[in-house]
Amino acid sequence: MKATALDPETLTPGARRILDAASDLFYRRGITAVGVDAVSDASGVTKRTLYDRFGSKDVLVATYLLDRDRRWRELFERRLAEVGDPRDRLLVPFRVLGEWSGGNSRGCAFINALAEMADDAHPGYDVIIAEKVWLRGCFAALAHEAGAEHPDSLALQLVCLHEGALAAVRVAGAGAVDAAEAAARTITAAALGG
Amino acid sequence: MKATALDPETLTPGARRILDAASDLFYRRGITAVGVDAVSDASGVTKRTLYDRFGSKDVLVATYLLDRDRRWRELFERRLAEVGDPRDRLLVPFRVLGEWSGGNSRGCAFINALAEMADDAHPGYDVIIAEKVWLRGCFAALAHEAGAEHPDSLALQLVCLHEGALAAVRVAGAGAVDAAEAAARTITAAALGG
DNA sequence: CTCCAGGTACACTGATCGGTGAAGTTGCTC
DNA sequence: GAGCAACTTCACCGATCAGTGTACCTGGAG
Repeated sequence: MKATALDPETLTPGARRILDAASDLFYRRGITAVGVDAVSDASGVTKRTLYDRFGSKDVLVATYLLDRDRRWRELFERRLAEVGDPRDRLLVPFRVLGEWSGGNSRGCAFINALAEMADDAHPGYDVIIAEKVWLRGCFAALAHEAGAEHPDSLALQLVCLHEGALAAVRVAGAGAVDAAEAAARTITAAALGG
Repeated sequence: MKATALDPETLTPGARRILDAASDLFYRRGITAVGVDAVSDASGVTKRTLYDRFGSKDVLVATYLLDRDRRWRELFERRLAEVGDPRDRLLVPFRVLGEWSGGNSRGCAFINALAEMADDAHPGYDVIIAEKVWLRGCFAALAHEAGAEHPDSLALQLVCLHEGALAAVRVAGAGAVDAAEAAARTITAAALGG
């Protein structure tokens, strides 16, 4: 029975504090660069408790990714519910992007984590793939709603823009998100006509 | 005097072998995850020589990034020289992308490296920033050549697509590069008219 | 009163980390 | 033949790595 991520919603109080500290450290300093001692120190919870709850650093990492995924999706669903126009709904992910990473972003946590994984045996790997598959499917569904002729094709183009905006903010500032949204507007207009 | 990257073109034979082995390992397995012992083992060159030539792991990392930057630019300049039409020249980076990472890519080496750096004091940081600034300026110059009204704006949009394509190939396959190129064609057409 | 889950305190393991010191070998050049 | 640059061999350093063992404390539920 291989190890998988814990359910972020049924965590013990101590485990929560560990996960919150780990989220901050892993994202800001990198996963491999942050040791379990640093996490336990920052959280104020013993390393023994960390291992009693999570079992291994890899599981803690996977849970960190799953928790972040959940939080992102929740924000996205909330913002999506506020928008009615099918064309504007296609652009919601880009608006959420600006809100999520207010200028001082360190890029996509999932892409960053993937960069540090040597192989797909890491319990966090499946979480990352699932997130990306979900996003792509999400764009495809919105493109279909909006009446696109080739929803999958448009979705993949928007995925590229989305990932690129997240990567580019690090080096080009918050303007990258606006540029990506403008580009998204252009290609959706071209795909949908008018 | 702070440490900086070595000139990849004036390396000792042993240093070259070290750098080649390090390039492969750093890109495939992540920088922090790969120790200097693994590099020296894979290169067949002693760890002592590694330190005699590079001085530190950080400098080796910076040189790895600089070398990769040089190789990418060289390929790009060569391909760019083969294309005459100003609009097609704007798309050359995307074609090179497909050629550079033939399907089995692990994303942008610079973005990946940036994800592992805790702060900007790392000698590789400046190399990464320089590469991204160069790419953006490159797109801006090509956009200007093509007669764009707002070359900087178009360039930033293309940068987003470019970075996004590189990130998306990992999870969406080689089709991501084609999608990004198609999107790039659309937004350049929109920016330049008809 | 007892049980038990959640947590603390702290010492400890073997492995690996980045990096060094010292002596020796090879081959080219002045 | 002296000098030197490139490189090897190997032992070694303190620090940190992920992970464990054991004993103890606390509060709520049966």
